Amino acid sequence: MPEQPLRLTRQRQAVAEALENVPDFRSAQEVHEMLRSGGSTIGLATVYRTLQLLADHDQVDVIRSAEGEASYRRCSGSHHHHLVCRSCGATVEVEGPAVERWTRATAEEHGYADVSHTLEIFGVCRRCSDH
Amino acid sequence: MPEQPLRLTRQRQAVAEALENVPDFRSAQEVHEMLRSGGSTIGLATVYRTLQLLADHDQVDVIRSAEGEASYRRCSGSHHHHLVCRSCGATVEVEGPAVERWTRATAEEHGYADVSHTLEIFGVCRRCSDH
DNA sequence: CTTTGTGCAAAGCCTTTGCAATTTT
DNA sequence: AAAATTGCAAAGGCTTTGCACAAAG
Repeated sequence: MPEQPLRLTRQRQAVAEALENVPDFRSAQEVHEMLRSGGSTIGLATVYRTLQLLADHDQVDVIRSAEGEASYRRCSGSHHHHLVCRSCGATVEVEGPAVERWTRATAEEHGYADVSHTLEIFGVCRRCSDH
Repeated sequence: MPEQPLRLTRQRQAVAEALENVPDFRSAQEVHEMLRSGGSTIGLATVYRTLQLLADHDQVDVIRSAEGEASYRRCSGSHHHHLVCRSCGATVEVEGPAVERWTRATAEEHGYADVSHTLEIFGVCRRCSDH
């Protein structure tokens, strides 16, 4: 089945661009606020719909905070994980071939197929440790 | 400061017991339903409050589904991760000293202190693969 | 011109909270 | 009796949806 055409709209460009301009995770509501502050008249629902769309197409990473709020971040394309500062939110992308191998092997050992995984690392970054 | 006394009530016992009797994750609403089915008259709010309490005391593990719903599971105490079947939810606890070491090392390399992490592995279990 | 996308407001869900009644200690 | 806990219903917060209008191809 051919996938339906995706129209390039002002709003979609704006959302994608907003994420391009920040290094860390932003919630839908934050993205909305960023855009409105910048003069856009984009609706909150559109932001939600666009972010979801971007996530479906692997254009952004998604994480869920412990409070249940989803946050989005532009991603480099390759598979990686995030090291997030608990205090200020500063994020570093990290890769770990060893972890990839280990998760796959462990899953298959237990008879699980079609393996995927999520891994987030939390800590306090140097700047925040130093007060 | 001495921590305030926790009273052992019928409801709290019921919630803890409910989780003892299942091997995988259950949401607050599911636990509530389980208990009501069993004849309990426990309120939904109490289930939420108790589950939160158990989580605060590290008596249960918590995960957030991609949809944002929190689920709870009795935990063995030692640090471990979960291998979850995407199809039926069957869960296996797995341990991986290598991963523990890797996450800590990676975080510290980047100057992050007080490191913790979350790792969930997803796949399709044998039973589900075999239709 | 047809199809897809947008905005708004309403509706949905999961979760939390206020408060009077109840249960523990 | 004092203090903690419960139940219910109301309120909250994030996210999704219905629908008429606007925009894209």
